[in-house]
Order: sequence, then C-alpha cells, then structure tokens
Amino acid sequence: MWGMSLRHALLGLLVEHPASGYDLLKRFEGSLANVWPASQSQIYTELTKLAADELITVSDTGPRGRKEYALTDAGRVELRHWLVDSKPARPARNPALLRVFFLGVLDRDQRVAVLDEMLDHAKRDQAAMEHLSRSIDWDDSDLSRYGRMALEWGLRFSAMRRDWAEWAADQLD
Amino acid sequence: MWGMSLRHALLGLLVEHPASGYDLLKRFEGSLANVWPASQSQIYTELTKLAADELITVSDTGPRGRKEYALTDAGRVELRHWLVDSKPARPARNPALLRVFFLGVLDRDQRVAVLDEMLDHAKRDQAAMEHLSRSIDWDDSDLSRYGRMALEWGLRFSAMRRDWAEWAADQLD
DNA sequence: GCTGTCATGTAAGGCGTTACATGATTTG
DNA sequence: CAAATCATGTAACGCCTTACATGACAGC
Repeated sequence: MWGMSLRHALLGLLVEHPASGYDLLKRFEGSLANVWPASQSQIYTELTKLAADELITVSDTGPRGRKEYALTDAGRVELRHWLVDSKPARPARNPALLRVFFLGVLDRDQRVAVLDEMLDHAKRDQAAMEHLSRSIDWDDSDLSRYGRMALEWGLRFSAMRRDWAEWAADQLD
Repeated sequence: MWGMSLRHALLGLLVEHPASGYDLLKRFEGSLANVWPASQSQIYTELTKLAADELITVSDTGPRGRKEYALTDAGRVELRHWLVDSKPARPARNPALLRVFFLGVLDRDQRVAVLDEMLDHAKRDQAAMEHLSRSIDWDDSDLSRYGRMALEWGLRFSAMRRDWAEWAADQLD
C-alpha cells in the first residue's frame, strides 16, 4: 500500500481541472520534475491503471486520440487519504553521499575533485531553482502557493549542500 | 551503466578487509542505512553477480556455509572508476515534498498536521543521528573519517528540514 | 535438547528506465 | 508538402521489496 506516489501526483494534478496524459507530462517536465520525475511511458501506463481502478475517468476526447481525464469522487477521497495518512518516507538513497563514504580509496587530488564537483552541483541546482522561481508566473492558486513552499525547500537544500561541500573541502587537511 | 550503486557500496566495504554477505548485511543495518539501504536478499544476489563478474572472489569459507568475499584487482579498478567518474545523481524523488505540493486539497488543520509531522520527523532524524554520532566508536580509519563527513551532511540536512518546517508552518494561516 | 544467531538462497510482483512504434494535426 | 508538435501505447530489462525456505552451529 505504501509508495505508489506517482498515482497520487497524478491525482493531485487533476484536482484543479481535467487534463490529458500529454498535458500531465508537461507538468512533470516543469517544477514537479524536481520533486517527482516521471517519464512519458510511466505516466500513460499509470493513467490507464488509475482509470481501471476508477479513480479517474475519461471526461472528454479530442483530436489525435487525445483523452482528457478527470478525477472521480473515489479519486479525490484517495488523494486526501494519502495526503493525511501517508507515513514518513524512509531514508532516501543518496548516491552522492555514498561516494563520500569511500573517499579514502582516492588520492588527495581526486578527493578534492569529488567535493568540488558536489559544490558545483549544488550551485548549479541553486541557480536553476532561482531561475525557476523567476520564470514561473505565480498566481494565487493553491498549487502556486504550495509550489513556492516546495521551491523554498529546494533553495534551502541547495544552500545547505553548498555550505557542507565548502566545509568538507576544508576538512581535507 | 549509471546507477548500480549497490555494487559499488559493496565493493567499497570490501576495500579494507574481506567479509561475508552476513557481515556486509550488518554494515548496511548500521550507518550505511542512512545513505544506501539494502535488504538481505538484495545483498546476497548482488554478491553472486559481483563474483560472476569477477570483481570479487570467494577468499575463504567457514562454518554454516559462510563465504568470505575479497575484492579482486578488477573490483578495485571498478570502484575507483565509479568514484571518480560517476556523474551527479539526478534529482531524488521526495515523497514528503510531493505532499506539500498538494496541501491545498486539505483544510487548515490538516495542513498544520502535515507540517507538524514533517517537523517531528526532522527532529527525530536529527536525534537519531546525534545518537549514532555518539554510539559509533570513531577510529582513525578512512571509513570513520569520511563516515563522519557523511554524518555531518545528515545533521545539517535535518537542521535544514527543521528550519524549513517551522518557516512553512508560519506561512500558513 | 532448545533457542537464538549465523548464514545463505530463491521467487513473485511492483516500479522505473530506455527504447521502440505509430500516427494525426498544425504551421510555415 | 515538410517539419514540428501533439498524442498515445507497448516491451524488455533492471532494481528493490517482501516473503518464503532451509539449515548449521553455539550456548545454556
């Protein structure tokens, strides 16, 4: 029962208005990509399953086989349920930190290079998020409001990684 | 080619001395669990594959079918290669933040509850890591040294999440 | 002798990635 | 009419989780 967050991301995006798989795909390429990346094939597959489970329905069809999906009442219930009851996520895998663990295998120059790369990465992410912050036109919808909150999380996270990488590089005697 | 970090975690742990699947499992239940959780079945399966690929070999056998694995030269090369060349990990999925995105679906009390839960979670993680920090006997090995660096990352991360959750709760009303 | 720990292995099923495959419609 | 975009769907393969399954050895 736990996990399956793609389902809930899709349900969440359908709260405001119906959308096609293609529309939803675009949303996942935007700000959502930072929080929950999803591929085209995954989205279409999951939409089919959601429809089979009657959490969404095809509300309209358009040119080129376009199918617009709308949330059902059951879908809305499921989304609320997940929002309220989903238990804390277990520790995420962190490939970057895993590398840090084994830094002792490398020589000094290589260690410095690894930490530099992490620093750069953090800086680039921060820049990207600041750009995102400026490029999105924030209206006063709920998604804007809470999307901004999520973005602030990302900004603080990047800042933390930046600070840590600087501190860590300092620690290398 | 990218991904497959469990392999490299296992190779990394075998750098210092040979170990059995069971030994390695214990390591994954300890500090490594915060960075790269792995289950028993996964570890045994991956060790078999690593042996088939000749990155490790069975260096000794013991009672109860115990098999001790040691790193081969090829394994050491592969580990170094991964450490130096593995490209930045793409954005991790973040179920907690995904919930934040859709907070608008809930009513005020429920929103507060979600953010409170995130705050608690961050506090608990921080306490757990501080406990870990005290309970591990840090020697002057590489793994201790860089393990401490990774732990510092975790502490800063928890602190950031704590601060963010407090800020976000403030934003609500 | 019983219990706990040591010790390894396999199978089913879900989720994710990449790649393949196809075709309609709009726009210049 | 050519190219870009819109639009959906399927298949193969890998990783991870959960559960099942088995048995040897040590200490009491």
